[in-house]
Amino acid sequence: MPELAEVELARRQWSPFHGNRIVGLETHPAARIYRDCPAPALRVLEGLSLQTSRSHGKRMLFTFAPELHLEIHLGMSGKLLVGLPDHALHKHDHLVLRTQQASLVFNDYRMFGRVMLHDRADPWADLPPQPQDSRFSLARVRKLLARYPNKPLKALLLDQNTCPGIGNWMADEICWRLGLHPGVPVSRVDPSPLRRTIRFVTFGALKHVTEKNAGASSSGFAPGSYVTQVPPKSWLFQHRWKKGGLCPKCRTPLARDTIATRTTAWCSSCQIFPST
DNA sequence: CATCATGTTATAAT
DNA sequence: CATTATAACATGAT
Repeated sequence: MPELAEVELARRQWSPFHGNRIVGLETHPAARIYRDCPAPALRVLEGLSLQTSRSHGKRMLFTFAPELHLEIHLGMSGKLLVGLPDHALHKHDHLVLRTQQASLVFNDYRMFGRVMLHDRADPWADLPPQPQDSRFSLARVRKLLARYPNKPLKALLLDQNTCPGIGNWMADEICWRLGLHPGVPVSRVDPSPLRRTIRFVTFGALKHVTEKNAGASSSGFAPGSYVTQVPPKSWLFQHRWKKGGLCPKCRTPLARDTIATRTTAWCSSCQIFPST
């Protein structure tokens, strides 16, 4: 499921438990989730308290000490859940952090997700700027376009070293708002509207997807349940997966094909393929 | 039974 | 070496 806003929403599932001590920890050691970090290593978290957390793109970082962090990536199907203290493990619950008040659960049936331990002060120091960061500047966007001139626009948007946090639905939304076919080589893309649209969709996703939940999660926690708010009907998001979906601007039936290895929806009327 | 899924990455080709 | 393309990963829903 997760792109940057859904990842941020997942992180907030656990944030009510900042300050809580980990009194027990259970893993499913054979899971592919542990390909970067053997499951027994996570035992160092036992007895420590979850202090803070943050997200960057599709990554989440949970800090237990100034130089000890747990990083989680949700992959395609990962979820963070909050269960009761005695929560019984479900089939694809691969990691459970027990606190006195709740069980913090990482569940992922496809196991494209992963966990990592970091023992440095800032393991994320070298990550590229997120679209919502002021360092995601026009100069930076220009540089990226010049560096990968033949990449299809959609492939550039999906590249996590370029646009961290953007995934399949956000990439389609951005191409649609730009009026550009997702397959256009980026050398033909104007950097200024590109940056503006990436940021519009990013801030919009964060607003629509996480805003409603912010109030709900501050009241405590409701095991296993939270409201996911979604962008309005005026966004392509609401139409792109529906069979017979129409462009919300011009009502043309949406086209669908695989571009940059992913299923892509676009409007053949609004989105052009400029020749230069 | 075949197809597809809001992701990443190792490997190949240029 | 740098850029770009593709197959593979694992499970469940339709």
